[in-house]
Amino acid sequence: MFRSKTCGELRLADNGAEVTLAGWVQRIRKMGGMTFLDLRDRYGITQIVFNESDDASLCEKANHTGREWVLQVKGKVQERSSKNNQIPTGEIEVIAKELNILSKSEVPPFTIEDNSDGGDDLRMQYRYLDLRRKPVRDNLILRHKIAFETRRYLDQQGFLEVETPVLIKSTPEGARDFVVPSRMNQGEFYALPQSPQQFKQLLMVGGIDRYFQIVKCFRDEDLRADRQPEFTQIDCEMSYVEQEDVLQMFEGMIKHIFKYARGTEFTGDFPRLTWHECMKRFGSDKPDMRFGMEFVELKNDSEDILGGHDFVVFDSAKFVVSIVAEGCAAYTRKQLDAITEFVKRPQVGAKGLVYIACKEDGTFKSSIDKFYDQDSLKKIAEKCNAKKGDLILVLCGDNAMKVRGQMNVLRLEMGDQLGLRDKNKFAPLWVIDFPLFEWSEEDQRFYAMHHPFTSPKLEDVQYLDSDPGRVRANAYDLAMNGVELGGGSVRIHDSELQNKMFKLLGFTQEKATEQFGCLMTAFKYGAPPHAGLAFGLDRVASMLAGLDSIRDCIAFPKNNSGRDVMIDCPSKLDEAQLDELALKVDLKA
RNA sequence: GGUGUGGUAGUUCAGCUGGUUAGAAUACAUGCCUGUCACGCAUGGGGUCGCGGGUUCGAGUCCCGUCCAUACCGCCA
Repeated sequence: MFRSKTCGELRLADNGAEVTLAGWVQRIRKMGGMTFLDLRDRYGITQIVFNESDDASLCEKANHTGREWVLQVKGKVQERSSKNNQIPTGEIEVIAKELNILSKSEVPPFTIEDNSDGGDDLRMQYRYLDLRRKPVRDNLILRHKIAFETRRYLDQQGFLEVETPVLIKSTPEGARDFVVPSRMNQGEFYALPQSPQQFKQLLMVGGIDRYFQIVKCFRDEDLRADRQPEFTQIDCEMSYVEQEDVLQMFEGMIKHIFKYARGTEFTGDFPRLTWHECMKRFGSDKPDMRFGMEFVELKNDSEDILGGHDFVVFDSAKFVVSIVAEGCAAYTRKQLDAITEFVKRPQVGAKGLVYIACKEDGTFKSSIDKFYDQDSLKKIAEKCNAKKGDLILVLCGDNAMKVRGQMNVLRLEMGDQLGLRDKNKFAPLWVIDFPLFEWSEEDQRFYAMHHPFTSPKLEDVQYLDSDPGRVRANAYDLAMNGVELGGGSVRIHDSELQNKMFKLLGFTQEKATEQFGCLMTAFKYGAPPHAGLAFGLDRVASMLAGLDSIRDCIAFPKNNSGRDVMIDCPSKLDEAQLDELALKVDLKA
């Protein structure tokens, strides 16, 4: 045994004990005749003392070690004469009697401290050093707890964790697949799963009844702070259930995870909103419910309180929407200009921004004073429910969904500016009744909003042919703090309805058979009604840890260009490998 | 594919309208220091200013291109 104790467990009660510790050198403080050395491992930091008057050569040896050297120290636990209440082991220290150098270290490229001096780039390149830092380690510990509690809860509920294959069949629908060439079947390719969707439904047909899997999924799309090409899902499916059963089961799971992995308890049921209501009130299908600032429509198809003032911008717009930023009436011209610039950025795409400041003295100051007198502005303020001291922000345009999307970005920005997005506050929301189809302007056709196995609402089936855009799905998402943590649906288990769906989505019989033939065949042999959902484990973990990016709760993440800068991949294959796979690389110039 | 931001010591950054030998902090090395715990003090080493081109008497600074990083848009059934 290299050690008898870890660097995090010794306390005053151990006073006098002979111990052996092993770990990394965090820091050395030389005081002349004596040397303090902080020894670190996963569990904590323990101060080691070398005294010249006890053993001059041992002290000298310690003085010539350096940061990140791996040491084994034998010695005696002693109560400190001056204690450090900052760390759990701060009441004791170990008087060194023996020192073994297990491994030397070069000077690390960045300091291994809680507040490292290293930038992201460098930390990723030397991720194994970064992992020695407590903040990163704590994220991995939390992630472990989440995965562990997920398994504990689902096991208690009778779910079986079943592994599904990683080498599967490519389907052109949806996200781009990562593909793997087959050596034994030259010219043919496997795909890596975007999710185990078809397999989990086949498991239901197979009688597993309750399935889950903590599983890697792969999507060959561009990355974001919350999107990695390989990510982990908590993938679940249940038989003989309806939407309500699923929502309750997994609301229970999220509550269990928050309680046991973080100590956070939710009071009451998670609120629910239909997709339509979400879009109308927040302009998003994953609204941040930590704060209000709901949309107020000043002009739409049925209502217009803005007309008759010869203000061409509003008069020509089909849709005008506003939000109220509380207490912001005193914003300076500079601040208002900055907000205007913010919404005019191409990423947001608004043409401009109208503001109305509701001053403390009851008067109004706006960017449209030329067109609207005080009475008219008062009418607008009343419609918006704005109080004295508030600032009304208004966006307009022809496409209501587009303007709502822009207002959503502005709402989140104002929420940030006003400090309304507290990382220690969690506001869950079930978003239900998603539309079944999504119209693509580009392709002039409907696409499945979720996936083609999603079941329509029974009462909307009548519109499948006449008005597909009106059909709602038995699909649901769990949103929290403006993040989509997971989502799922009740599946179609009837082959006739499934065939109809494929037809509506523009699949020919052949195409549908080619891509989903296995599932369609399976449904001919007694498919139980089933439903499921999947959560993004990385997102759940980053939310519980209060992180902005999912990268920090992944041990070895990819960078923005999909590269692993530590092992330097992707990389080229040599000719022999390509030959074996019957592949030729043809880089277009 | 597009937009924004950034690239200067091992590291994090400053460097103004172009003008002496490119700075600070930290890290590192050496010395002093027996109760430190972000120890302190002193000394020292350390730079292809991402790369290529251009403008200029003169470029870290201005212009063009390019590469890298990052946030976002497109994309992500």
